[in-house]
Amino acid sequence: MLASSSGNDKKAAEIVRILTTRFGDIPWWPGDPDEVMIGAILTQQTRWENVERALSFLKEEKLCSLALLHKTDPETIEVAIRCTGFYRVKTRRLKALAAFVTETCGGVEAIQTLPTATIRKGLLAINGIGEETADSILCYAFGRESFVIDAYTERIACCAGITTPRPKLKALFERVFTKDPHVYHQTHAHMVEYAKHVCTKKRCEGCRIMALNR
DNA sequence: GACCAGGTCCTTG
DNA sequence: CAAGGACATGGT
Repeated sequence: MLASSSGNDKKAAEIVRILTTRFGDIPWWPGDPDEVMIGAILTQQTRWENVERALSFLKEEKLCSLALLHKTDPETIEVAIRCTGFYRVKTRRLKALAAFVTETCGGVEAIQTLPTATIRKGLLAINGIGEETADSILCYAFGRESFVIDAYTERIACCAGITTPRPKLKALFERVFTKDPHVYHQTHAHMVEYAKHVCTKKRCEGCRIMALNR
């Protein structure tokens, strides 16, 4: 039990090393905290290109901030984000997030003074924000050391022979990371790139990531 | 036309 | 708890 856990740690560390060598530093999830938070909701089960279009519409309408969305009627938001699909539920979720940040926390500046665990708990209490969305916000909007586990991360881990269930994957990777937000940002970015361009099949058919040493 | 996309919640057995 | 369905548009 202890031995296999340590084996997974070594595999995880090796994945990070292999991907870093392969991709180096790549630009990933740009934008101010407001834009990242909005994008985190919009990207749920949705291609990023469609999210970018919706973000453009929101910017054109001068609505690309939670404080503004908080005061905007749902129908206006629905029109702007329609191209990301699930636009009714996503509008509801954006509204809930906007209320939490602006009212409960006192604004985007204020929420960033809170401890990571406090923010995470608050986000997860919002209907429509699960682990991935919460961690995306912590990692990419606020620069916190909170690793994002998504369908791609899970696939890569599977390809490497790590069968740890999703809830424990986060802790597993965070255990082997050096304490640096940059590592958290880039590792997730690398995994998405690798999954999109190399390990493209939903079912792991043996991309042999661990054989890609050097 | 079928199938999938950087999820999450709700309902059933 | 596992499995199945709903939410919806857009690209391949």
